[in-house]
Amino acid sequence: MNIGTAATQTGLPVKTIRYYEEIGLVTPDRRANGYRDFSEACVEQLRLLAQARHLGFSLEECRRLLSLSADEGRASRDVRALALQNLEAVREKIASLSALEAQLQRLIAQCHGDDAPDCAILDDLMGQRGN
Amino acid sequence: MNIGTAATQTGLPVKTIRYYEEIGLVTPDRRANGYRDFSEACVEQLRLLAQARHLGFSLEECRRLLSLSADEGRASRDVRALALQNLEAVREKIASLSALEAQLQRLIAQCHGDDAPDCAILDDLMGQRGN
DNA sequence: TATAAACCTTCCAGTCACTGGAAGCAAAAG
DNA sequence: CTTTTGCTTCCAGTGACTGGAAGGTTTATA
Repeated sequence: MNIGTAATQTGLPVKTIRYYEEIGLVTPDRRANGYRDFSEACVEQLRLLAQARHLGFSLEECRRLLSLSADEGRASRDVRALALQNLEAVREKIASLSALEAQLQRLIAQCHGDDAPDCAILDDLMGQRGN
Repeated sequence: MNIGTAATQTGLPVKTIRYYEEIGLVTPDRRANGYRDFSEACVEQLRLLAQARHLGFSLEECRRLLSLSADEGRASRDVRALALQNLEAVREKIASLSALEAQLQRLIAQCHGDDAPDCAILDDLMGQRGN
């Protein structure tokens, strides 16, 4: 299977697939003409990559997922642990973004937003030390 | 004021301040010995940068904020609009992370997480086209 | 059969917002 | 006077791609 077909099969851009090969996440065969040749197994790996990236796993986490998926003797506990770790990270991001949201909302409420130059948002941004 | 002092005053790393100068966000004076010399006004700009970055504004948005803060004839409406745009982006991020959280949670619930190799998470990741 | 188009290859550079490190002056402290 | 700290520039790397140039291959069409 050519790279273009693998791309449509997985939803990944061609460039991204080449990049994944470059960093050793997949190793497709090569034809006589130099074209990459993707096996079904390879496409499955790409599908895992696409889906896991979509779920917010880093490429290093994806690498671990791939090696777990290749390991017939794996314990599903290990996969679960990886997913839990990821879930925790997602929750932390949500928490800090929610704090941000609240602060922005407060700032916006304080700014009357008219033609005049005095602005509570700018006042706040310049006021205190950032942290 | 030396760069180190400016750093402690604003909470920004020295490296980051140099970077901000490099991309033209601030333009501190120079002493005879080549050291940067930060004025109070410059430190205020750095404070705005630190705080706005902390609130998730991109450096390009920060650039607009800085030019608004320098413009005596600004309308607070414009600052407010920028902040609202940012708030919208934050909300979108929260929404997509929440969807992620739900999907991860579902996946994790389905995996029994023991010594056996069969794993609902891996099954799901390899199963369908990513999107 | 000629040619155009679509597809493949590699390599280089850019993105964003820094961050780390090396090599070399300048200033302050002991 | 020496050590330490602080400052300077420059180069390279991060993560995860993305765009583009220059060129070879295959396929479709006139």
